[in-house]
Amino acid sequence: MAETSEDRADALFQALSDRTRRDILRRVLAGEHSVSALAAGYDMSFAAVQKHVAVLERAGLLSKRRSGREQLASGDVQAVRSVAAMLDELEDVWRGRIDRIDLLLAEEP
Amino acid sequence: MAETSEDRADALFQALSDRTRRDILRRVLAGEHSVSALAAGYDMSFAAVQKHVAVLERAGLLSKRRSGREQLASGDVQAVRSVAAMLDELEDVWRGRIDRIDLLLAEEP
DNA sequence: ACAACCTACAACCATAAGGTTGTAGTTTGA
DNA sequence: TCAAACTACAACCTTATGGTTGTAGGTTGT
Repeated sequence: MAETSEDRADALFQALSDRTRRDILRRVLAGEHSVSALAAGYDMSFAAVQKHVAVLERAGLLSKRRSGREQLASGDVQAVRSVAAMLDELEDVWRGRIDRIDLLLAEEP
Repeated sequence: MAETSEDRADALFQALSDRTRRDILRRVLAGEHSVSALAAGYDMSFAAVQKHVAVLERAGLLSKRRSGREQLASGDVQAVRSVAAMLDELEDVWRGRIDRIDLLLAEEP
């Protein structure tokens, strides 16, 4: 079960496809927050928020560090940038750059 | 049922969370393709591919135009850019710009 | 006219996703 | 020490998702 980049892309976009998770991500990008502090901001159970945090963590969009009995989550901006990079590649396809790269590669046997 | 920007974000990220759909999007960003031409490229039924195309269309990532009995799909690069813009906003949060904007807004009553 | 092609969509199935409640393990502060 | 706080996770329910097959409606070329 190789961890392909498509697997990673699946996880990243899927993690971002829920508005609660995007909101959590905004908060933890702005600064560290404990899971219960995050949970206080939403009209759902603690367990539900904890699951959302787990999804974001598995996708690599946030990481947690223990501080006493609290688990402090902070957002990983590099993961956000990696998603932006995937979109840039789509734009490149649109511009037809792939064709040019293929031509360049074909020129140097 | 107002069509909020969060609804739109949900649909966009969800549409992008499937690798087959990302691949279809790549193809239609590179150029127009009929639904059956797209379907020929995947190891699944025509109906399955047609559903993926419909998901991308509902999210606004591609549009179709009729040409005789064919339906030609082409990718919308602006929709891709709008997703990139959402990620840029997340990066802005990370840089703490929101706080500065709040300060500026607070300064002009 | 009509067979072949392209598309749309309904009905169905298995599994994943998002929510709930409940239980249990750590850590803290009095 | 021990109750309260913080977290993790299992079990369960409902709905969404991604796939299938089957049916039916336009278009085309002969």
